[in-house]
Amino acid sequence: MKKTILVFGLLILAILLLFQLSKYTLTTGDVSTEIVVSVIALTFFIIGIYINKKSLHKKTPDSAEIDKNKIKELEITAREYEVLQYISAGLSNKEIGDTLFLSESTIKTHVSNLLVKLNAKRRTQAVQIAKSLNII
Amino acid sequence: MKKTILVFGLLILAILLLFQLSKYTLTTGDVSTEIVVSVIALTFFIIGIYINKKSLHKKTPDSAEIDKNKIKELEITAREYEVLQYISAGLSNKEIGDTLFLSESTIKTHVSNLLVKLNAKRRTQAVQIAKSLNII
DNA sequence: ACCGCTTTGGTACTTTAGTATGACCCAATA
DNA sequence: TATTGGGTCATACTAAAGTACCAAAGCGGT
Repeated sequence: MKKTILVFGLLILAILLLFQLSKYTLTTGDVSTEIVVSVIALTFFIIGIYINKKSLHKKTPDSAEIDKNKIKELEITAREYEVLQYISAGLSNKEIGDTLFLSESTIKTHVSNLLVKLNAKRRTQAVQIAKSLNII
Repeated sequence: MKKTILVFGLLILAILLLFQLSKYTLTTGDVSTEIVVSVIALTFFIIGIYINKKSLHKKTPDSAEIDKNKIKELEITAREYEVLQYISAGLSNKEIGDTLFLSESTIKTHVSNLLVKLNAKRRTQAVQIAKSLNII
């Protein structure tokens, strides 16, 4: 926020300076009109791009980040979340157990708990729900 | 593509016109310098925003579109693709059968074929692979 | 030391998922 | 007309997935 104010302050200053400069050079005839116009054009062109980029970055919610609050809200534990990630990667319970050095039984327990907490009937549905909640 | 060329053509024309206009008005002194500079600034400001918006839309690969060529390449039929979508939505074979008015057996056949074509061992993995291939 | 919670693991069971195979229908096509 | 490919469905089977219930170990907080 403070940064934004600083940038905009400097920007306004620069613009004012440019205005005065253009007025001066044009009346004295030190520099050709084309160059002055070009400089002004280029400056505002760049400002336009900059402003646009900033505003676009703020309003795009498509690349949503992981909602850690939601995870806590659903009371999903660290282990369960870990298992959830492997499920979404398409691993079987056995494979998840192997990668985490746990028995398949343990994974089944975690999965069962996850399904309840995510209100899902199947692991595929759990993945879908988790994605819609931005927790994965 | 043709549209782009037309737009840019008009743009260049407008810019040249603006240059000449600014030169004329400034030498004759009909209009004040501030207004001319403002018009130029505004014009390029808008152009900057426009260009930036266009280029951003093209280079964002996050909201990747569905690669229909890939689907054909993998020889996934229309029905199979339909089933694939329901799988990713988290439905069971029975549920998919009900929504498409087909028997569970038929869905199983489609799923089996999909797994082979997507080189997956499980439906969860199929979803993962399909997403990485941008076909879903 | 005790409590609450997570983590881990097991058994026994039911339910889905997935495989293999074969069959029939239908439309496009060689 | 015979062939090919997609779609449908069935049976019989194996393999995962998921449920229910239990139990022990670990661990931070009071």
